[in-house]
Amino acid sequence: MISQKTRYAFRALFYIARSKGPVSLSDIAASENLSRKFLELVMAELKRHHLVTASRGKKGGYELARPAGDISYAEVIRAIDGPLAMAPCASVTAHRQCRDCYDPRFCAIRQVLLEVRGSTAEILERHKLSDFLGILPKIAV
Amino acid sequence: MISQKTRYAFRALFYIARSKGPVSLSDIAASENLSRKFLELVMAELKRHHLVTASRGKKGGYELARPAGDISYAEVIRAIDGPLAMAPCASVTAHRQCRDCYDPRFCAIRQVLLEVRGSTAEILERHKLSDFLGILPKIAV
DNA sequence: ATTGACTCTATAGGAATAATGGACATTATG
DNA sequence: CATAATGTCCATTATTCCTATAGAGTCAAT
Repeated sequence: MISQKTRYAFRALFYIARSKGPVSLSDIAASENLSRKFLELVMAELKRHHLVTASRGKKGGYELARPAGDISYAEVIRAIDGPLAMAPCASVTAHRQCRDCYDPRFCAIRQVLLEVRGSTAEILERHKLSDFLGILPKIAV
Repeated sequence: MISQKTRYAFRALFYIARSKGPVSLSDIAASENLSRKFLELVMAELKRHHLVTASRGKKGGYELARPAGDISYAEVIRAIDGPLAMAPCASVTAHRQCRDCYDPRFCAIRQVLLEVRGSTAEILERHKLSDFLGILPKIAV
């Protein structure tokens, strides 16, 4: 399951995508009914992963670092929740051995989870933030 | 990520599948190097979901409720970790609305997560416990 | 009756998630 | 320069979930 934080991230990103110019934290929080302080942490992560840029001071706020059509669902989920795979050993972007792993070559789940990871990544990388912007009358999450 | 509990479940199930006749908790725990008491909880769940049957008393133990070729990876994961979907609203076996959902029809992630859920389920349902039994020299997880 | 097994209920510790609070830094503007 | 509106940083709390353990109870074979 994706975390509440990731949900916040999507809401914020869709809101920014629909807006023009820098959007302030307070603005996003108020419009999407999110905790301003919690959203702050989310935005920090999104910034750290170069999905948004921030500007300070009056008239400051957040903007998408790239066009909405160039930001995939996978990037958003990875930025907040981490790897898409169902096991460390099945992750491509953050591969590491599972604890207590006897030998990856004899693992009866790794191969299957790799297959799952592959199809999941393909789908989430194919879909972009812009996918529903023009279609849905109002974007929610 | 799948939980440690699910990992235990797979190890136990593979061990039972390779054995003959009822296999005791202590036997599984000792052979697979698992906490006996924790494994107990895992086996209870597997029993509740009809993946194994248990018999009491001397000579008692656990057996697969069905042939290993009839038990899918999806069933095991669902039994312990719950739905495969990345959001409650994208689950087929345990569908429910996400908290704070404005309107599922306007949700910009539900459709994508449904797609992911579909491909994940297809893969995990296609693979059975027996898949690697004859292939790998030793089954680990 | 004894032994070896599963079963049930309770609980504790720790990690991750969710959320909050306050002080600080930066920028536009009058 | 003063002010107000903004993001940034650090610390802390609350809650939930995961992992693990403990002990008393039940059942069946011998």
